Amino acid sequence: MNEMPHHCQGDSHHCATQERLLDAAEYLFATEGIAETSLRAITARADANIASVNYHFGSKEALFQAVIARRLGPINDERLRLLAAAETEGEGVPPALEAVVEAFVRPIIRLRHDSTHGEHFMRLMGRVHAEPGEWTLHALEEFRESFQRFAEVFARILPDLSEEERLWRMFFLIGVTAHTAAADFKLQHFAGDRCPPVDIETTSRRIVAFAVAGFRAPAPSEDGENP
Amino acid sequence: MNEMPHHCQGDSHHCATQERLLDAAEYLFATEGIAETSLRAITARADANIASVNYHFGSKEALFQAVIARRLGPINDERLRLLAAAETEGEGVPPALEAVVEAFVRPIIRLRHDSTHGEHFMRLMGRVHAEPGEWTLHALEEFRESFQRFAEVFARILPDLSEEERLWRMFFLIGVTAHTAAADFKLQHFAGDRCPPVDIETTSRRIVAFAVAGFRAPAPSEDGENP
DNA sequence: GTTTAATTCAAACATACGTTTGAATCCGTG
DNA sequence: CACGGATTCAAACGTATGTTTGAATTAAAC
Repeated sequence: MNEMPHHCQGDSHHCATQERLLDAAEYLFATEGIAETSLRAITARADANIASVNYHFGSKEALFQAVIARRLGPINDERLRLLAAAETEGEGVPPALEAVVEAFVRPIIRLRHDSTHGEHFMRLMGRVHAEPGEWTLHALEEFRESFQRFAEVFARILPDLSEEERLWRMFFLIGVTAHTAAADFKLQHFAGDRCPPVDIETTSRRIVAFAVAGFRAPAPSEDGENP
Repeated sequence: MNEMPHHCQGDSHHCATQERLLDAAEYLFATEGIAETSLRAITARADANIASVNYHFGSKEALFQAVIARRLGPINDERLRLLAAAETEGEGVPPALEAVVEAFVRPIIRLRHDSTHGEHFMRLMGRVHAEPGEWTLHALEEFRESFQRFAEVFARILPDLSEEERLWRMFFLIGVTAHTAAADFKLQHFAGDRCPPVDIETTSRRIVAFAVAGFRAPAPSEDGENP
């Protein structure tokens, strides 16, 4: 619908303003919600003019896609890098399930360490996975190819599982990861003071342990059990 | 801020209009999003006047809370009923882990069978778990007590796990369930045609198998492994 | 049949939204 | 310094939102 904004788009030039807008949007989208966040709140937080979003990105949706694309690309790259590393570990033999699951989980969980704003993006990604709507589906397009790659490797590691079962368990892994990324603060809320805050390394290991065991579970029987 | 609407609230009288509003809101909140759904869209779908929401419920938030409360109560009741049944199965001995996990998963998954609109509520609940904001936190308040009950039972079944680890794995179970409820259509999107649609019984059994194995996983070690 | 309360309705309320505009300002280049 | 493109800015645009109002309509009680 919209022609390109007045200047180039899709490049990697980062005006300071563009990056401040991305950071502010990332934070607000994650903590307040996507639809709940107004361009005025974003530009106020970024110390920018209300018109700057449409000037630099073209629209609110384009800004949202830029927020996702800025970090999802590197995350998928590192996922595939860790996956390749796990595959070449033992020559010929399939990689360890633990290593593959960890290759999937660690890059997004690790964000909290590397970047000041990584924590916010993590929560945003969890939200994107749980929301419907064309925005979020389009934002996850890049994630599809890495999903395919992981699916191939899981197929080699777990050949006894039906393909359907394997895909569902990958979906469950995504669910655990996304839910943890998006809503781990709610565990505090439910558990009260019995669950102290923990670092990311511990959380990552917990997810991996849980999911690896889930992958190794015997396939559920096909027959019902109700009386 | 607001005084009560002109007539009683909190009662269980169901004018036909009230129920049509709840159904329409449930469907639209689930499929379009909560903030994304306008009162005009709701009232249009319910063949009601735009003012009817504020007349019958007082505000959009009150309508949202009513949508949740209408089904979350019965769901939690059935969860606790199934949990009690699993506990009294064997006299004295702790109940089977499978039965407890199933007591948690089945009531919400089963909604698709019982009610015409259950499927929409299921997706809405998945969303509620993943979103921040005071609306959703308040909506899950009733869920807290059943969480506590389940936590006690899990503590008896899995005494070797630290309490922290147990709570995290309960959180992972919630994550798998909520993510499946909210976004199982995305599996189709990622997996393409390789993952045909399945019935709820099968999905429920898959979640239980995955999560039960996750609960039984050995606790992850405390030391890091990076070079 | 009249009276009274409950409900519906069209219309307007004030506010907030994403977007656009056109002039002002910045800033590197000739 | 002067030029020109890039960027910022205050202001307004049109539309959509949640909510309120007061009259019209329905339904029940006397």
